[in-house]
Amino acid sequence: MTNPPHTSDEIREAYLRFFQERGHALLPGWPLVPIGDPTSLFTSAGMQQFKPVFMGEQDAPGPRATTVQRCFRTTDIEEVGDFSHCTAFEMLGNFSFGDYFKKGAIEFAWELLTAVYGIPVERLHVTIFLDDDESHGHWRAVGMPEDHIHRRDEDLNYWFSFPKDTPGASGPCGPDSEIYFDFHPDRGTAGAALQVDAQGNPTGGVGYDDERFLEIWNLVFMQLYQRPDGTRVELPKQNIDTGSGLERVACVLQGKRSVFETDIFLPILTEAANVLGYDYFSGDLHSHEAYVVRAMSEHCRAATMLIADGVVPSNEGRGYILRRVVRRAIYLARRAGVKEIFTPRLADAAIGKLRGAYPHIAESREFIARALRTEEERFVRTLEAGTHRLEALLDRLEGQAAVPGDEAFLLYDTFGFPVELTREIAAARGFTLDDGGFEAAMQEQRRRSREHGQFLKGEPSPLLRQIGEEHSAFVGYSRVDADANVVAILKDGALAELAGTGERAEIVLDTTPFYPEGGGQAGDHGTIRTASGVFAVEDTQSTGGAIVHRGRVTEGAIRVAEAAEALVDHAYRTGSARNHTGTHLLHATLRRMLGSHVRQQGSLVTPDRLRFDFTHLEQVPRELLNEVQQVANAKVRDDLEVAWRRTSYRAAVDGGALAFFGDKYGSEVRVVEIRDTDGLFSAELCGGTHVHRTGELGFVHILRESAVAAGTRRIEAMTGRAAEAHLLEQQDRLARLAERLSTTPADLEERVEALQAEVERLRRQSEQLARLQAGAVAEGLIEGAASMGDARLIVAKVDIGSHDALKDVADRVRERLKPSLLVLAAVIDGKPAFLAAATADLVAGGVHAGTIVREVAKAGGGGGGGRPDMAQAGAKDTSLIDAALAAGRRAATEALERSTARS
RNA sequence: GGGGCUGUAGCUCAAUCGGGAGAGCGCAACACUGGCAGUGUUGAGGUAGAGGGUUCGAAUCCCUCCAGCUCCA
Repeated sequence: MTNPPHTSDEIREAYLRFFQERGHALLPGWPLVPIGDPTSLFTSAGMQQFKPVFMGEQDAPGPRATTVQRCFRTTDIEEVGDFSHCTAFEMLGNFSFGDYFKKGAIEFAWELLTAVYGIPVERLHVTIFLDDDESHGHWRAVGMPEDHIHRRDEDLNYWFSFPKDTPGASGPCGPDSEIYFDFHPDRGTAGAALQVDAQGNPTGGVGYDDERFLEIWNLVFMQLYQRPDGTRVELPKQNIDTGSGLERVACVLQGKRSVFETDIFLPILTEAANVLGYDYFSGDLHSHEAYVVRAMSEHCRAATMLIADGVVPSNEGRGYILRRVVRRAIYLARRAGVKEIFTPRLADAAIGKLRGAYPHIAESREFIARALRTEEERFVRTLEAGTHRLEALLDRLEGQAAVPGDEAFLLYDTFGFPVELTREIAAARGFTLDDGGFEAAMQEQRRRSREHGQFLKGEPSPLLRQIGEEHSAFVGYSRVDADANVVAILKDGALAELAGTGERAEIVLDTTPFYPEGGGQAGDHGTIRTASGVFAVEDTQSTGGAIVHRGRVTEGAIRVAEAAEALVDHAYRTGSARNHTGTHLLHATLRRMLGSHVRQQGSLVTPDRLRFDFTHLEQVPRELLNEVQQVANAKVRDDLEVAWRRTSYRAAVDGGALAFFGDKYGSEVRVVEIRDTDGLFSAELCGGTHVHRTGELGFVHILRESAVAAGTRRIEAMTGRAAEAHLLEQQDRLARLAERLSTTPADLEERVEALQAEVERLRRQSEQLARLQAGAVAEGLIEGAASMGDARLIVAKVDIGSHDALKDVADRVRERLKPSLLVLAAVIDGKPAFLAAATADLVAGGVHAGTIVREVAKAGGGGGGGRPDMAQAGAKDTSLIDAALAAGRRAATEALERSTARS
């Protein structure tokens, strides 16, 4: 026996070589974002890429395969920080597709563990499913002692490809066998047997004692198929799927107690300990600080891997999960006293270890650091703002016992403030937290979201199933017309024999050139003609194997089984094609100019315009956008060939083609490539229709760039005739504007600046005039002021131009005459305006300008109000001004009398 | 996909009921002190994110858009 592998790199290498030598094809792992599987957010197991094979939807890549697959799961995120749980990990796997089964899988595992890894037999235990005598026999045959083989129930040793508690669910399933490493063989085999409590729930033994027994390999035997009625039959092709966690194997082979002490985590852990200022290795490994160091390390490593695979922290979907992972690390670190930004540092440490096996991670180093820094800064701001808000809330609640649940929920829901932190800060000030209220608010939020949540598209219509699968052949890549037969007609969702003039219907043809909506491209428009009628196609959709043409019968009638001529609207198709190719050009150009982190997140292609969302952290400056447009148009002028071919998914991706993760791809994919003199300019997996040469685009014009979510930007653009029309319109508008301003388009900006300066000058001038006028008016009022007791009372209609000037008049009078009370009226902009004002001493004596002005407004047919020292009112009818002033005089006199009476 | 929140001086944020746009920090000038730190005085700085509506009157209420924050799915 050669030396057993020790480092994680050696273990990876040894595993893959072992299975390659035994006829397994070495296949590359998938990214953490699964391809062609919109139902799962992340690659969570080694078998992810083989799911369609195991489900019988796709051919196997060969009889045997082996992979190392990076995986991500959040099911145990709250546990991360202990000795074994991780969100991101590497899964070593060997797979058999109808080739070897239980015997082979067990023999391989045994040989690798004992002969290559050199693990002593007495430290290995296995579990098997209750009645799986077959596996038992194979384990005994290779040499596993009887008391090291344990039978366990479904909860541990049975695998389902479907949710097993859903009635009517069906799919492959089968028993599995798990292999465990025993940290304490000295404690004997008695402790390995199953232990249960009074209720019969397992409490110990292999499989239920994480402290002593570490699961290092799971062998899944896909043996049976469960029918919707619950009965199980033998699968015609029985498969093997195994998974062995690299981190755990490393832990065992390096003689460590936790995955964090292996070479995989050591550099990250050291860095995290530095950040925290905690001496990890001399300290207590069970301390809270040690826990935080481990959590920081794990989460930063997981985030590094996710970002490298195209996920960006955001407020929804995958990005949101990533955010939660990153924020958990930051939260724990901050609470433990960390003050600085640390996630980019830990990411760097993680990259150092990952770069060997995953060069693409090292390539994204800068982007990862930027994304993490941005997210950390954002979260720190969120924490600060939330703390501030919570302190204010606690001040308000002073004297009460508990923080209401809805207040805590508001902090959490709207301001992203962790509820544990709310609890902690509140407790420090003697408050408890109303958990029930918080939980109720949370439930309500969940309910609302689910209610409005939409289901994934692509459910085959039961009606279409009746007419059989696979009935529409798409021939639209090379042609826009085709001879076909009408296979089915649907009216109001029901099958029909005939659709008459004016009726809306959906038509299925056996062959069609109509492109169904997909990959962001809108479904084709056009006409379907038969001997007896004409059908106008207004939309084309793909549903469960059929291509459905939606529209209306415009002439005669369409019948099932008729021969038909299908003709796509040429202008519609070429418009879509131009914009789709334009999308690829922009995507490739953006990746060149902004960086390879740019990835398509979604797109919309119609004949008129294109819309394209992509991952990018900040707004794209106007100048850069212009450059992007220039580069894209240079490629248009070069009139490059747009080539497409069919190939296997793997060959395409290996050749550098970009896959759009959200889409579903079959075993065979279509690659659209654009080459320039430097080589491949753009390559994407794409089912859409394209032009043949970039020159057909004519011109690409970017309309705008905007934000759709944190970390996601959107570009809208046009090509061809639409772009030309848009630019012509702009040009006309400029010309019209120039004409109106008696200048040329070139001098427009200068002219507008001059105009703005002129407006500003006039504004200031008019203000000055208004001040002069106010001064004069005030002088007149002061001279004519009547006395009433100690105070002066002024009731007058004045000639003034603005509300501000009217206030100014009142201020000047109040300044000069104390005490005084004013009721003024003026006509401003053709409408009556009123004002009442009192000096401070009168206000102190009980005079309220607001109540006076209300009386004035009532008599003047309007409304008003204000503060005790100054109030305003307005109305619409100028003929009532005198009556209003009279009312004002009465109210003011009364107020003064009352005020003097009191004083 | 469904909610919630924010946008006011260079920055951080106020303004009770719709009624005269503010504070602190920063900035500029000046003064005190031998110099610095500091203190004081004075001042500049605002299309209130943009647009529309309601109203006599909108930072404040309503709608649309833009920029951003945040939770749920």
